[in-house]
Amino acid sequence: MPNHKLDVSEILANLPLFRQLGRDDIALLVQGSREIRPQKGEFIFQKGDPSHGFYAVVHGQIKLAFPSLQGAEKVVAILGPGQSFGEAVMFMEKPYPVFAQALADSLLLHISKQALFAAIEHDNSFARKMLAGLSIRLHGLIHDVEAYSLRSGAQRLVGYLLQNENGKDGALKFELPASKQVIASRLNLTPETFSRILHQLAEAGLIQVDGRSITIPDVEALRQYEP
Amino acid sequence: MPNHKLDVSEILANLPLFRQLGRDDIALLVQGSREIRPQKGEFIFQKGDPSHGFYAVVHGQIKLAFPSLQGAEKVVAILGPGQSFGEAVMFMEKPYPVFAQALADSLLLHISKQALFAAIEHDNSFARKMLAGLSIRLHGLIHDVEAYSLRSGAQRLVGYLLQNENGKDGALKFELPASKQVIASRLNLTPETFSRILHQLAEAGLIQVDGRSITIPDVEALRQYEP
DNA sequence: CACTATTCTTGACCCGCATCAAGGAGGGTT
DNA sequence: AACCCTCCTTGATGCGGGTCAAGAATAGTG
Repeated sequence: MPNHKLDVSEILANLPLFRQLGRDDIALLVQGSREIRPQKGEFIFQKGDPSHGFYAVVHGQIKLAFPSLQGAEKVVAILGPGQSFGEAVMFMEKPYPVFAQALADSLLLHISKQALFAAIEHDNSFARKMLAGLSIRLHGLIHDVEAYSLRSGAQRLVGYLLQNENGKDGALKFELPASKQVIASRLNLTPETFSRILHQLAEAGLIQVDGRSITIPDVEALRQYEP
Repeated sequence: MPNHKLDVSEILANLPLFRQLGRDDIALLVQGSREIRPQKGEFIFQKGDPSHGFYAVVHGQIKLAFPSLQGAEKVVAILGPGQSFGEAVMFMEKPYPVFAQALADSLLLHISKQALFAAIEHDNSFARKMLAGLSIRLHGLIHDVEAYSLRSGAQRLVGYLLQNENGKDGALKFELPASKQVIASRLNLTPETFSRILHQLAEAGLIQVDGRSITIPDVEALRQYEP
């Protein structure tokens, strides 16, 4: 119920995608944006829904996935604060190829297609920024395709654990950002296989697992791993 | 050895990506373009090379793939006349995540990054066109990820055969656009498995195979197929 | 705190597809 | 025609990881 307009402007200005935009452009976007507060488990949109804009995560956590037949699903992405989704679909006539669901109570901003197109029209360096953003996403998908096609489950998991490693050399400790089932699906594994691989890595002394907390005593050693 | 300038302008203007561009924008692009005539088997660029522009296929056939360890490779895309590649990499600082190789003697145009950026600067509706282009590509990759994760080999192959079907209902006959090994890799299958699945489908009366020629007597029946 | 619901683990089993290993079948070339 | 080369097919075998089923651990909830 409180007025959040002030927040919105600041939040938008700090999104990676919008960081270099001028005040007036931000103002345009604020006009076209609205808040969405999905509860845990709530769907933001379903596969097949039409797109009217895109979303930015302010806080909480969202997953993108496609449904498979018997209730199973394949997670494509797990998104946190500062990340956005749904941009690509905006530029086509097609409906969403995935669905979006909140993994926790969240706060999203929805920015309307019109507002964004106006911003692009107004600031042509912004178009380049958007192109770069989409390109990075495309690059990520290429990486996924590569991983799915020619890496084993264990290799994908190791790759995933290692991407939290930001250039550090020695030990590393962090929390998994979501439930193990969700991460398993993200890596195209069943929860069972995921669990077994974690166990193997732990037995090999490459990691320690305590609930969602992962400790990597020797990053380099884990990087060498490859059966 | 003849001067092809006239051709280039016409060719560029007829690429899907550039179709709505004005004469002066096309002229800009022509300035920044050069011809490349790779022979069959020749590499256009390697995985890890830096990008200085992007490529359009005038005639011939190009495959994009990533190398795997023991000489095997995974084909990501098979491109023919009118299609382009390498756009996304241009907008990032990263090197090519895949390599490109000619499947036949080909003619490509290479359009420099500068020329394209100038065109974007000059015509801001063109930026939207590029965004749409990248979005479609992204959509295609999402589709691939979906197929790899939750479809069987046979389902992927059926899906592939059916995408040559342009809304027709009855029978359909066409040629595979590349060697069976290349298509197998595109579908994330070994040539052996590919061959076996074709055989199964033929035995089930759903298709007829004669070399690279495929006949689908009943498109609808094949679409129903799903083990 | 008991009580239920998830989430996670572990074991037994199985199946799709890769791998390894020989052949066919064209298709140029000389 | 005989040769070779690449592409494709066919069979035998094995492994990665999925599936099914049952507990264990953890987290919510009244």
